[in-house]
Amino acid sequence: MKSNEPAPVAPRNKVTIHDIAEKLNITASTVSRALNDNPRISDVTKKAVLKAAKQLNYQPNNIAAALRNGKSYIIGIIIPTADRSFFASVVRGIEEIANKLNYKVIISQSYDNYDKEVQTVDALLSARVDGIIASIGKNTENFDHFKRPQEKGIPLVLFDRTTDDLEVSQVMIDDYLGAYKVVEHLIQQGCRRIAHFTSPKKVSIFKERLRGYLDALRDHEIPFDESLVIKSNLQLEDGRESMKQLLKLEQRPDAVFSASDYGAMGAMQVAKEQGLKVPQDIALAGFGNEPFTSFSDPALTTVDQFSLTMGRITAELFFENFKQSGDNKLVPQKTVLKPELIIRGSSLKGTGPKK
Amino acid sequence: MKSNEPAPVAPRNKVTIHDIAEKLNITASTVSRALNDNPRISDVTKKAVLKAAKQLNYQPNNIAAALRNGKSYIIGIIIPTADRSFFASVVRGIEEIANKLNYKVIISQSYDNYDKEVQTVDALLSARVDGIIASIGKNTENFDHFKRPQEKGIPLVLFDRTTDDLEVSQVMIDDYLGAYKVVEHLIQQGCRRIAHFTSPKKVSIFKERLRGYLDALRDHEIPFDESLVIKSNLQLEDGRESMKQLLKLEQRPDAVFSASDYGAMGAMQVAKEQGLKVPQDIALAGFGNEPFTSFSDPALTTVDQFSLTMGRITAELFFENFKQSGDNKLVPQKTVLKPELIIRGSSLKGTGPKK
DNA sequence: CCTTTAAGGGCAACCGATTGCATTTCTCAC
DNA sequence: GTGAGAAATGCAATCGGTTGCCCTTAAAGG
Repeated sequence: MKSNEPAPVAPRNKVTIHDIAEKLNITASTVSRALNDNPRISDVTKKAVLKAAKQLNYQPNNIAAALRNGKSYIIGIIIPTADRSFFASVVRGIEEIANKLNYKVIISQSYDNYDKEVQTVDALLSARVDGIIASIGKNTENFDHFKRPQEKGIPLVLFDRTTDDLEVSQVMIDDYLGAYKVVEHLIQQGCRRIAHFTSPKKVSIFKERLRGYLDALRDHEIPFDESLVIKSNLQLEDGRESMKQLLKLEQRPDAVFSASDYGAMGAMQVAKEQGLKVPQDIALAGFGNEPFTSFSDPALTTVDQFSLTMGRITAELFFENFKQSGDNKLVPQKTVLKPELIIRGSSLKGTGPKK
Repeated sequence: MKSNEPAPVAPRNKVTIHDIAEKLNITASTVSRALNDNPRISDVTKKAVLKAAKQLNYQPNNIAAALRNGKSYIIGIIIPTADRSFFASVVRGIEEIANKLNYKVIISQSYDNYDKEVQTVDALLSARVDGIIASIGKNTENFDHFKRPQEKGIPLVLFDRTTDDLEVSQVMIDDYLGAYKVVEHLIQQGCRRIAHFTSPKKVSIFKERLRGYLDALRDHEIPFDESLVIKSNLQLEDGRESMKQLLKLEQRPDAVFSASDYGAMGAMQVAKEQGLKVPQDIALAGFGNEPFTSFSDPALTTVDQFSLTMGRITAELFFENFKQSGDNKLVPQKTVLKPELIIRGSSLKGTGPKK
């Protein structure tokens, strides 16, 4: 039946404020104001508009509003990868705050790839986000692409993997302190030859962790042995290689502090494969408190970074700057969170005092 | 010096095609066409426009284009959480394909929360995404909110956690087959009392895994014992609890197949704590091939879901439907991928034939 | 009864890019 | 020299809301 209809064009759901206006015999401006709860519109009209909107199944076109307002109510997040509990949690924290303020969030991943990171910045900019929150990729050494948002008046805030080469607000944890605590703990457990896995990259977090390691050794009058510091990409496989390298040394280390949990996990695998007992023969500690660190046997001592909190704080800082933006040139703020040492089986020899 | 400048208004970088047009003494339409490489524009003009655009640091306003075209070139992804290697990888696969086609991707997380999921759908819709790719939250039992995109002509494709209550294309893996293979493998290893951790939720993936478990038992003439099937939320802690429950049984199981890797990991912890040897005393297997499954000791037997591939295929399916959308009502397609059994130490007793 | 004023809306420009339909300019052929 | 046609642009409407400013109406004040 009715096989000759005027073409079943997809019901292009084109309900606009004009349709509502027409239905009520008023103008679009009134509808717009009514929907935005503008005091110039009477309650009667507002109710009528709301009702009609519901009836027609009206869906506001934010793109039009964004065009007119110059605001999209979207903020872009750039992270190396979402596939890391740390970053995922930070995003969650940011989202929490942003949603409260009616902002949506676009997540994009740079995969620690410099080119992709540059592209991503441009992509977000061209998507007209209202601001960007980012954590810099491992391989990034030139930060010019992060200057572009600011040139355009798009606020930028960095977290965790930051740089001082840019004049932006940043939120990070005290990597130095975290590392210092780990090493001090290992020393208290009786370790004297403590190895360290670090990264060759120009990322401040790794430099800080190395610095914490060095200072802790120094403060406890333990001589520094360069052969115990191994640079790698800090992934599982790198940890394995690094550990193998360490075990070839004449004087084996009695502990390893890896600047990443993955590296520590690789070290644990190799240690066990070689018949070494953890922590008796060799104590291990990582950094980051990735969930899997509690799954291993023994569970891994590590440093918690309060990722959720970091996300929240980053977002709050962002929105603070955000309001300001325009008149007073906001002074970039640097927020540093205190990390927490999580002591688990991989470093607990039970000899030293459990501090 | 120069302390009395005309107010250092933020350089509102308002370069539009009109500015370019003015500079070159042509019109905006010509500039637009030149930028879009329209054949009606001469090469000379095109080059001039490109040059001027660069000089002025022109940045196209996609919002304006989106408004005009009715396309945002953004597709929304809804996942329960990005903090799971599986979902993160799928997203990566989707992104890969989408970026090739010049689409950007918005990720939003439902956190397995029904209300948040509903909100998210609306948020994406009002952000005017061109399409939605989603994986349904665990607690979702009503799917009406997923009908809205379709009503508006916004294509929707589901992956992994799907439902047949909706007429949409979906991509999933053969959970039944994966589970069947796992259980068959355990049987071949000599296990006879095989427990199963499943979820009480109405999510098809868990039902399918259960079905695979049951059928494998039946096909190998192993009697089904209801007390060996334990329902929980399948997280680490749940796995621990479930395992404790199992160990209280008069007839302990000699194997556990958990529908999630987390559950299996919890079981392993408890087993080891109770002095049981894995896999000698009890074999274990999970599902999902989360990265941490290779970190445990022994490493966990599990099922790989080809998440990256799933993402790519989902995106391809999406864009296929996408083109069609409008005229011919696209017939929803269902793509089922074959999973792969990953055999590791937690189930290898070395007795049965390594098939 | 006339004026003032506030309330409630309407008008129309605007945001920036896109595009169907002219219009202008050349080139070529007759 | 003139008309046909192609080539290269210009004009103006459009996408859907938003907003400054103007207009109408009616209650309030004198």
